[in-house]
Amino acid sequence: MAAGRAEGTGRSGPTLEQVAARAGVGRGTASRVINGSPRVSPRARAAVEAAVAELGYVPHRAARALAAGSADTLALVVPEQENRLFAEPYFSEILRGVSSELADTDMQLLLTLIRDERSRDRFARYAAARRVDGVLLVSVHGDDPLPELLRDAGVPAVLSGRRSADERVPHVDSDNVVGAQIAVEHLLGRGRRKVATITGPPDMYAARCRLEGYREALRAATRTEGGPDERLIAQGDFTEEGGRRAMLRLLERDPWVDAVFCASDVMAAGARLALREAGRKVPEDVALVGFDDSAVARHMDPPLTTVRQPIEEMGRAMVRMLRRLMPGEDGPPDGARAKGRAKGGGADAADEDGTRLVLPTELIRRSSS
Amino acid sequence: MAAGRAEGTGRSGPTLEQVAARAGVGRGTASRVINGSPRVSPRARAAVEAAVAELGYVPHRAARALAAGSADTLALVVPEQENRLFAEPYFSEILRGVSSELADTDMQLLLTLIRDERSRDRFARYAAARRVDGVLLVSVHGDDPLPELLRDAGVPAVLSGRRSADERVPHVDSDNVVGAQIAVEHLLGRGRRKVATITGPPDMYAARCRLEGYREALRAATRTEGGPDERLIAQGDFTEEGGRRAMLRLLERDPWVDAVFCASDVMAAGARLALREAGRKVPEDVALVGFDDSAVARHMDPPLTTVRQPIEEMGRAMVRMLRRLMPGEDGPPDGARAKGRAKGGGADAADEDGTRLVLPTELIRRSSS
DNA sequence: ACAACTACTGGGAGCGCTCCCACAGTTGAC
DNA sequence: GTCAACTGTGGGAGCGCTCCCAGTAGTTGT
Repeated sequence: MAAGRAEGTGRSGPTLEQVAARAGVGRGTASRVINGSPRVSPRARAAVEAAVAELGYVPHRAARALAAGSADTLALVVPEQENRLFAEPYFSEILRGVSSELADTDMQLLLTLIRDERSRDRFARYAAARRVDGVLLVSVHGDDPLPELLRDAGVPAVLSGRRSADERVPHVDSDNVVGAQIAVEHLLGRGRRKVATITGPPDMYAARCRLEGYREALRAATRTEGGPDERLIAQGDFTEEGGRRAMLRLLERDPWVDAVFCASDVMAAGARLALREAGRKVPEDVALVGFDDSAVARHMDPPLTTVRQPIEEMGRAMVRMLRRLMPGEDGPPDGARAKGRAKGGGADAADEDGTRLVLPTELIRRSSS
Repeated sequence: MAAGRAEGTGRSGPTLEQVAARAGVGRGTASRVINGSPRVSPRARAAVEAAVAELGYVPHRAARALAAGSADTLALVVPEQENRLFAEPYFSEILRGVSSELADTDMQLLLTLIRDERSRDRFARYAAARRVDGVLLVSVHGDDPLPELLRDAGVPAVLSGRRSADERVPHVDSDNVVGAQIAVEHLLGRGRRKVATITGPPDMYAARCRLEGYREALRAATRTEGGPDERLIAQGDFTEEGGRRAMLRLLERDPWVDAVFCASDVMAAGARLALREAGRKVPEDVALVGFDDSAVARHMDPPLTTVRQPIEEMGRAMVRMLRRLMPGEDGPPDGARAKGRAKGGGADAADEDGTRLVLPTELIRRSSS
């Protein structure tokens, strides 16, 4: 009681040493219990566990990290450039997934917003100095050097989404192609004959995938050679205004359009505006389907049918993948090294080394179609 | 080059010791330079700075935290219960503010989602064990014991929003009363005569404030004794459906309602639905104003006039306040201890000890009013 | 019986830093 | 000339942990 320095940063909780003393064991044994090592006698384990409970012991992260040489920390890196993305549920949901997957792990989640080159380089240096054990990169642009910087530095990283079909960096993505496909099939199934699409910017891989899904669905349905009518494809830019203008163009090219698949909900909102201006009713005259299942979709009039990505699950999967990539943690049994075990062609398509994962998307039916 | 152990957690960056050696000074001096202590000769400072640059030295956080006894970390705590909130821009914007304010600081941001009692207690223990230097609490409910737990443990904490008028825990809030007031004044200024309101749940302080602002504005305008007509006040619950039903009730009570101030955008969206069902046009028959400036507001038809809170700035302010509350950091000059310096009654109302801050709100005019 | 294991255990070393004490070197007052 | 009061400086101690190496029992084999 008489020890403490006068003031300063209040004394922290009990130490491992104290726990060990109380349990009547050595520091080493206490440490082993805390870390779940199997080579501890049940007696010692029980004693330590009791002591931990009584003292309310919480391991000191910094000390642990310092001693173990690992940072015990994952970084979630978000480029801030487009705050549009930040506002969408996308980020929040990724975060929720990540956070919930981490809850059991008791690793820390370090959040980093990259707002310019300076902060990016700073982070790259920070990561290279092994101040984090792994990095989750959210919505990286095609020209962002960060993934490669991290790879060269040997820091494990996982992307949300791919930058191209043959993305080399480990990633978790959702199935944009199939998502678009089911959306268009849904429209066709409702008897629509002239299904148009408003695409995203072609330099974004996800946008290309959604276009491909659209084409695929039409090709399968029409069976006629030549595939879909190219005049029914209008390019947008994932903004509302872009969606509006694209819709106007479509109406101009072919007034008989009776359905539109938009590569994002926001563009669908824009398209809806254009349709209203043109006096077309949704869904009577023109059925509308979006992509993302964002807040906009639920609040549109009429509520928008859309394609949902399992974003939260993507966040979880990213963490799991990252942990598998981190040295030391060797995830589940880890059978599939040289085995090449026959993969069941399930819904989740992961390649052999579990470093590419594409999760299924889902159609949310509302009254716009 | 020949050093490193075969594998393992890759050697991390250069250490202070190496920097010191390279600069030809002692470890202590190097440390002093890194930490900006003034008691270093210019010569030594220059040498160390050069060495840092050459070696690309990045201080090891864990080591620093361990040695200094501080965690070098702030926790942002978010109750997950209502994932509605999580989806709103609110959280994202707070986060952006916090993050940008922290960018210079190089403290870590630790993100914690509280999903149940277990995780809350775990966090409380964690914080009590001084594993964080301070806590930012986002949207705490009135009955959440966390603020008090932290206070008793002596962990500095700052709330976003108050739980009551005499909130004792340091907080940053936005001016809900004045926000509501300007919204209603705006409606009155547009010539509306029967301005109704849809309130939030009365057990939420922010909802009560918005109602008070509504009353205040009407009282000032009507000048007639008795103040606003109580029949024009309908209670909602911050949900869309609640807003819709409240609007129906209002129309029933008084069909001549020509304006509605809704205590949230989402409820305004519900009200808009009800108005459409009732064949009322917005804004011709009924003008609508919301609160929050959420995504819903921008995408409503017509786009919703609403009250914006400076959420990002609130996040920044929370960090600043928290840092002032942390021992060791004594923020800016800190003049106002016993001085009682005359406060300019500016827009930002901070009390003497800088532990309560209420930021101004702003009306965003769109075509719904 | 003794060696050769295996199953646990205690505690030293050391992670990279900050804190702080001791010790120059310099100045100024007496 | 002495003594104090500085300003810089180096480096020991130690933060709370994990790693790992000896060590002690207990078990089996020959």
